[in-house]
Amino acid sequence: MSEISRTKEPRTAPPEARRKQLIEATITAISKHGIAGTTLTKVTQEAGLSLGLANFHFDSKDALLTATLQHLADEHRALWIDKSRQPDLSAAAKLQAIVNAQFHPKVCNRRKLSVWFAFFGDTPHRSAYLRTSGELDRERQRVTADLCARIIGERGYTIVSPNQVSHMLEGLFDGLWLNILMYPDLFDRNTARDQVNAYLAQCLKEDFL
Amino acid sequence: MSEISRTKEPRTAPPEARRKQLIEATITAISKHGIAGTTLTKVTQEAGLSLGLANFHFDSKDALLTATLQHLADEHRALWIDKSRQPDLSAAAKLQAIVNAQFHPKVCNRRKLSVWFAFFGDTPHRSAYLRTSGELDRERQRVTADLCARIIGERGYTIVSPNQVSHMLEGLFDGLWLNILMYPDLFDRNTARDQVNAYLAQCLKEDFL
DNA sequence: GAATTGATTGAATGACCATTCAATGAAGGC
DNA sequence: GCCTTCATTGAATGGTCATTCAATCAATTC
Repeated sequence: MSEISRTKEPRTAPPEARRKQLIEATITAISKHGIAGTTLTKVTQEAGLSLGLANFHFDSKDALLTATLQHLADEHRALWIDKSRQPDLSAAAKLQAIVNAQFHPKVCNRRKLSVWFAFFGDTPHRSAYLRTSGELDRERQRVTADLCARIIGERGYTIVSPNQVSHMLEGLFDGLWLNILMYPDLFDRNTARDQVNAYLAQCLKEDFL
Repeated sequence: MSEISRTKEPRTAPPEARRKQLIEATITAISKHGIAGTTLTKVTQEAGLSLGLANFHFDSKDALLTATLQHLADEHRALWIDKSRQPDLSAAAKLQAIVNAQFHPKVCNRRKLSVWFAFFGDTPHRSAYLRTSGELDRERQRVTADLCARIIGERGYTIVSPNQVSHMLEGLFDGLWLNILMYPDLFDRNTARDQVNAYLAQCLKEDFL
């Protein structure tokens, strides 16, 4: 995070710090070279550490990749889970929090999106993703469906079912992420967020803008 | 395609047939093992051919992968481009054709979606994708935006701009693809298509269902 | 200030893989 | 039936990489 001093980095650090350092370097390496091009040599070079450290702090390369994924998943979930549990917030505000989390700069930037899609796109790692984070996606979908149901219920208004809206949201979240990653000149996170909100306003007749 | 005889496959075949055979095997291999796990040995085994043939018919492994991508892109584009150019079809019918192409079983199945996302997810191959197929995505978006503009123009109705709708469509297409790939128990191509149509009906006040 | 503990290093090992190529085999022209 | 042409084969080559491990080094304890 912050530099202790200009020239004298301590040569040794607690395992937790090294683990985090290696995970950050892994994110950078994957975003630059893809998973296949991410060698332990590149990761440790990126981190400014020696090759052996990767295998010292993680059982295997695969364990490092899984830890990296878990780190991203935790970071993402932390952005909305708290608000979704506050009983005094409206359903609309909670839904809003989920949308905002999805396009929060901490999560929605090309460096990190690269990593998400690296895991989505590689069949063996996709299995690992489903094992560690699949339930998280299902959880988010259940929560959004539930929130939509409450909003629709309040109004008694029903063009679309809550379940349909939640499916559309999941699709929009991932698809807009992908387009932000691939076509940053055409898609950016702010307009993406606004468009999702506009869609919700259309569906739920709430003021999301 | 079809089996000439039960036991006697001819030992030799024209290069074009072999190329196609290898491309099909590559699609299967990528869907099973990911790009990184797709070795020429696995591809040629899958095709029932010998290792050397891969390098005989393609300059390099990378050339084979690029040809595979090109094959998928051509196949996809062919599903909608003809209809989009028929002057006697309505704008709504053309938009419909694009949506149908996106969720056509020939394209939208987990075997092929695996390959698309393999290219999307791997940074070095993503660059290759953008070079070979990036213009195709932009083209589809231009066409949908144009069609939306014509539909909106006819009605003079304007909740959302044509450009916004086309961005939403691109997002929905990719995101629903990803969810069909990852959560086939929750997402299938028919309901995905219907939901996109319902969204268009909402936006454009046309009868898309 | 020795001794102990735990972090760090990078050369060595073994596995895997793309690519090459010399040899083999089939098919059709003559 | 011989010969040319072209597809096919798979062993050999060279390179890359994850992982191991014996040696080194820093910090902490006593």
